[in-house]
Amino acid sequence: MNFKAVNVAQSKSATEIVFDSLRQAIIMGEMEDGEPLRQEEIAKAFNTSRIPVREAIARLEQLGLVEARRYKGAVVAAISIEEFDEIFDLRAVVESDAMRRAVPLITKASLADARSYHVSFATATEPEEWTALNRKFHCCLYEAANSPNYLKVINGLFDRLDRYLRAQLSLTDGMERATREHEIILAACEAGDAEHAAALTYDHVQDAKASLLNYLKQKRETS
Amino acid sequence: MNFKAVNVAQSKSATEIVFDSLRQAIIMGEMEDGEPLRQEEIAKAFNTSRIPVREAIARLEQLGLVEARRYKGAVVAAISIEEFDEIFDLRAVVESDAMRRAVPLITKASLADARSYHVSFATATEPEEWTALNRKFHCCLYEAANSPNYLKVINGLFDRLDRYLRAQLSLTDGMERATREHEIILAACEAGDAEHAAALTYDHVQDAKASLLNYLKQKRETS
DNA sequence: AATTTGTATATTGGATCCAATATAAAGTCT
DNA sequence: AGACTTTATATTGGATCCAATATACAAATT
Repeated sequence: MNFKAVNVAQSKSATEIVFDSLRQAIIMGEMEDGEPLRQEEIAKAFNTSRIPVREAIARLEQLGLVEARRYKGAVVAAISIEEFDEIFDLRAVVESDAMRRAVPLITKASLADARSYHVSFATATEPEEWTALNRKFHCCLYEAANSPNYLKVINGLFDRLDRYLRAQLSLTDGMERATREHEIILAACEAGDAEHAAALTYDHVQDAKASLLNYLKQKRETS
Repeated sequence: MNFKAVNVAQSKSATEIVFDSLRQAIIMGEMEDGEPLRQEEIAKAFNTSRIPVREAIARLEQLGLVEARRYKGAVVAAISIEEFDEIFDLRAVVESDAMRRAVPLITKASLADARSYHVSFATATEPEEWTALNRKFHCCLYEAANSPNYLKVINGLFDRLDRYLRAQLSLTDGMERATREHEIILAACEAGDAEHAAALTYDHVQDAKASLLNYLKQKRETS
């Protein structure tokens, strides 16, 4: 026997493929707020039937990435200014506690990974990479806490915010400030100072909030 | 014209009906951990086809209430001891911040509602009501914060925990302790002391964690 | 020209069917 | 009796179809 057997249950379902792809498109800002998700069109694009598309949309709706209206289909969910404010506060609270839990457990390997992501973030020139690297930097630190439910909430909130953050980072000095703050956070992690790392994480998220809200207000004033 | 027009878009889809019903059955402990969700059986029970059932299951999976396995169907998700520990910590952090945000904004009407739920909780004799009243008590306080994303996380965590909390409350002095703690939390809210209410909320959730984990350990030792 | 009515087309919600995978039961071999 | 093989049945994943609702466009009326 000269082949490698593969567990068929590991193959991705059509639903999962469509879900992953739509989620990514939303996160990357490739789909606009309010843009409809036409089931038939998506089904054709993926060469499948509408059933997996509907299941993918049901999942996206549960994540708050799309809003479905009975008989009218789903659209990419927009976020109000008030909601931004709230989501950042929630992020700050959950991420700082994730950090507090993680630091005592963090390994040299994770710190090395974080350092590597930090360097990549600092030198990245493609906006498409920024939010992915930002997420990788933060999450590889939090993962030391072995807290999947924290990570689920955190990643869910990143999913909601990424496309807006990327737009903002493109147009402000956000990258430089974030890089400096990441360096300080990482240093606190390396020093094993959980409380300091948690406080820095909280402040970092709140700085990002202030920056994004400022950007959105200016954007609104110029349009 | 002598009739009251109803917006057809307000009617519940089959998917939503099935989803609500399955979610409730899981929350209430009417379905056991590991119990399979048979699509055809559920479809027959609701007199619909499997399509809405599959969409409902996709949504439940996203909420962490069921786990689906490719080609093998979905089962009610169990929670490990480690995960309980984590979920309570996450609850404590998010709920205490929700409380901190809510107290400065809380209305007399909400306080009256909370007082009413508190009394109902204290006098309830049916286990089926306990967790529902507990949730109503807490959430009507948090709702003053106008923070739907906080509430979504909080309710999602309640959904995960309710069936275990109910079992525990039935067999321990948890109701008496919770009632006392609710009274103290409510008094802090009535006094407008946000920081104190937040700290009490955090401690209350951590007490509930200790109690549930203790119950589960004893339950495990006797089986 | 503006408004209303009628017709055509697009899209959603879900029923039914078929193929693929999993599980159970029956039959065969040791 | 236990292990293995074959057959039957259960269940899932998704394709196709049909009916209901929404939207767009054309025609008629004011």
